[in-house]
Amino acid sequence: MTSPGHPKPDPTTEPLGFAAHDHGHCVEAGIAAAEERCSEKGLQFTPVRRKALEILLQGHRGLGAYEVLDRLRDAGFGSQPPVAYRALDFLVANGFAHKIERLNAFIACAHPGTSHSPAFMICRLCDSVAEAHATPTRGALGQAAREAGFRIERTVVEAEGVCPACAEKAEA
Amino acid sequence: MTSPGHPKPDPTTEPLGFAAHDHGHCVEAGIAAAEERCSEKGLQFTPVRRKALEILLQGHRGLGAYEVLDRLRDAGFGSQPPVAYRALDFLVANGFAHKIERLNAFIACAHPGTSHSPAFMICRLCDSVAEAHATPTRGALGQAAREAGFRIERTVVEAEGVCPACAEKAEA
DNA sequence: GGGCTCCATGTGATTTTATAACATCCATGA
DNA sequence: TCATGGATGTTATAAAATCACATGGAGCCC
Repeated sequence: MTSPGHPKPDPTTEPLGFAAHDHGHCVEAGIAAAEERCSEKGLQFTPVRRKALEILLQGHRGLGAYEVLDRLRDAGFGSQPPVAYRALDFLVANGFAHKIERLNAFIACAHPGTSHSPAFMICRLCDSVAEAHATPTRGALGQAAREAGFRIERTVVEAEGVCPACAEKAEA
Repeated sequence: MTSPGHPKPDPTTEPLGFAAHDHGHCVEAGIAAAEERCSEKGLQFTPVRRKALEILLQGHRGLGAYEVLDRLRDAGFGSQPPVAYRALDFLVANGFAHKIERLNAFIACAHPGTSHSPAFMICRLCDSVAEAHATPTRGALGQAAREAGFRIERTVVEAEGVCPACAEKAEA
């Protein structure tokens, strides 16, 4: 439920992450979306994988593989790195999560179900992360790729800077 | 010297890396540019730093810090990781090299002397890397940042795919 | 020159991130 | 029944990055 008085943002463009929102809802919604998509595509949404996604959705920021591993162990799963990496690989491969290269961290996808090129805004002060859409084939990179004859398959687009909340604190 | 018969590309837009070019020249030019810039800005272009840049310029692809370290050791410098990381940090901080997050690798800057946001095209088949210019404030990311009130300080833009040479080989 | 500071370098040790290699378990189906 | 493939678990190791501390030289002030 969106609290009254807030304009309802367009969920396909709003960069989740810097705005207050119903967190319990986004966990549920994320899990539900993954569940549906897995059954559609014949993928096994197993307990470790589900738990890993839940952990990412709860965290709502970039989580290191070893942080995820700790929480998986707490939940009774295996305690060795491959446990976390395999679950995360599955989530990333199927679009339920993304890896943030700049942070060596993982984050739940904010727009699950839609095929997209993610772009991230990373606050260097509070470590919050917002996901937006990139349009790799447009813009300077796309043009350079066309001119060079380079076929783009995947893009990493990450902006580091200061989020609105931290900027406000800083200037106070 | 550009060999005759080649059209002279515009050095500010041409994505170096996928085209044949005078390699000896680009090493010399890179070193010379760094030298000049360092003396302008009062930076110490020390032997390790120079050698590290030379190694990157020679490699002309993403080189891991430990590859650079090996070659620094061969050249008579220290053999512990900080030796390489410190030299690379210096080069990156001053715009003589970039880090490619996706590869955990470093590459000499193809457009030294000009302040810019680099964008990379990374061939997943032959590991070659070309550098182009990104225009982070334009495009979808810039728009999302403005809407969210996010202040961008630095961007990571990396495209993974297939370079022209490998695409040609593959379809043969 | 003596002493001071700053910066760069060197080294040993450790932390963080990621993968390799192999065993076990279980659902599916010939 | 018993192969098969996918998922999970464990041990071990590799790869990437940083910490902490010692040394050494260039410049400067006295």
